Amino acid sequence: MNFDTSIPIYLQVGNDLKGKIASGQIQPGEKLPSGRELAQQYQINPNTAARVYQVLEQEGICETRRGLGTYVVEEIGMQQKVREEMARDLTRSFLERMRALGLSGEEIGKILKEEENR
Amino acid sequence: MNFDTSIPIYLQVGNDLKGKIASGQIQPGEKLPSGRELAQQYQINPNTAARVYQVLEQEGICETRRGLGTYVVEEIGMQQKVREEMARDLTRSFLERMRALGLSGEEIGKILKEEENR
Amino acid sequence: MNFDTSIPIYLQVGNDLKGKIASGQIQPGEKLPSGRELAQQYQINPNTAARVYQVLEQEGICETRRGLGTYVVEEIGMQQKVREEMARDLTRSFLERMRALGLSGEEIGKILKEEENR
Amino acid sequence: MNFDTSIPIYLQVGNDLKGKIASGQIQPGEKLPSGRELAQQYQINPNTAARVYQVLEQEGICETRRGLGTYVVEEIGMQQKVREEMARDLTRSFLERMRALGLSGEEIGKILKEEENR
DNA sequence: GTGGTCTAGACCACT
DNA sequence: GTGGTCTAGACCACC
Repeated sequence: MNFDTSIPIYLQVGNDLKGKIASGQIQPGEKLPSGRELAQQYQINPNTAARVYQVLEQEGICETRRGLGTYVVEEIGMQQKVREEMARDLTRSFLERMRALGLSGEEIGKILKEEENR
Repeated sequence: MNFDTSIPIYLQVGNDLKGKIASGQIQPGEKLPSGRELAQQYQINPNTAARVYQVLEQEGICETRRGLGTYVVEEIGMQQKVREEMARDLTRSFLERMRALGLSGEEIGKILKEEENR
Repeated sequence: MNFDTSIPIYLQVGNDLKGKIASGQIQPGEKLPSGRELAQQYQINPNTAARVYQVLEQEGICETRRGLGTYVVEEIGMQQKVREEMARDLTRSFLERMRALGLSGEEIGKILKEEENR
Repeated sequence: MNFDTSIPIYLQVGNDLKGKIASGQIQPGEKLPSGRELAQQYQINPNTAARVYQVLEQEGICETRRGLGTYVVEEIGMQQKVREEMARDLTRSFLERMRALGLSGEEIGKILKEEENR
């Protein structure tokens, strides 16, 4: 994984995990890698890995059981919620960048449809 | 500017310049900073800066005049062409990421309209 | 300050600060010591001090302004809210220990009144 | 057991034993663990363990019989006396901390009743 | 100067 | 083995 220098690593890794949960690659109730494993996988410090899970836990996406590990919560609709949240973030950033190019809403819609049908 | 480790810096800087041209911040015919100036502005190596202009020249966006510097070309429609190219790149990457989340074309369109009207 | 080994230091320091806020020793809007100062005052590591403020911020008690410092929020009723929360915590722990001694609610009330009038 | 750094360990262990006597977990006339056993149970130094019994003996709570061990005294009302003493200590410390928060006697009584009925 | 992030490595409690 | 806490020290961005 390549990290953007301007965003904290723990957020980037967290977003990566959220993407996997949102897309169903990681299922509700599933056990996430241990802090040390996560640290190895992403080549980060164990403390940073722990912080990743702290954030996800705070967002109600996963829960951690001492001595056992960290698990994706099984709450109904959680996956859908995460997916929508990420989709809106992506969309907002997309619109912002398109408008910075000087494109109107109509133009954006037009290009989007053309590219969709490729 | 924050560089993404996974993409060559000269491409990232080139894209930044293209964005400024596409949005009109830099006008056709305008003189671009010298290689050394560019290197300072973006805190990059002068060799990398030179490569940035090589790429833009190859794409027909700017031209270097011996002893004078590098200028944005004045060809009619160039600005429009750059803008559209960047817009399509952004859109493709946007669609790719939205689909990776498991969203259909309809859902993407729906969210886009909602966020546009905010 | 003497730390109880069984409770995280960052919670104990946080509680100490909350007590000072609840009792009015620290006023709303007031600037709290910088992380490094707090670390010196309580003889703890700067990272632990930072964590203290992270917790208080999460609880909506203080807010941190980058490059400026950490401040107690000025929201109306915040002080009262913190005071009541701490009071209830103290009371619950008191009742628990009194009952562990085998005392009934009546006995507790009786002793309390006697001690109050000393 | 978790020790508070600010209070001598022999007092903390002594209080723990007194609590067990007051609540009836340890009965009058019962044999207390030997000094060495106590040291192991609480993970303290045998000298400290001996000092614990010195204090309890001085307070008239237990008595040591040469070659036999240490026993809780069987005096009538002793248990009741210890219980009341501990209860008063707890209450005094409780009142002190509640008042430090700026609470009046009435407010303390009100919160106490509310928490009792939970 | 401030807070924010990251690394490194230690120790503990829980299972 | 797991996560939770703490220390130590580094570098960065903001003011």
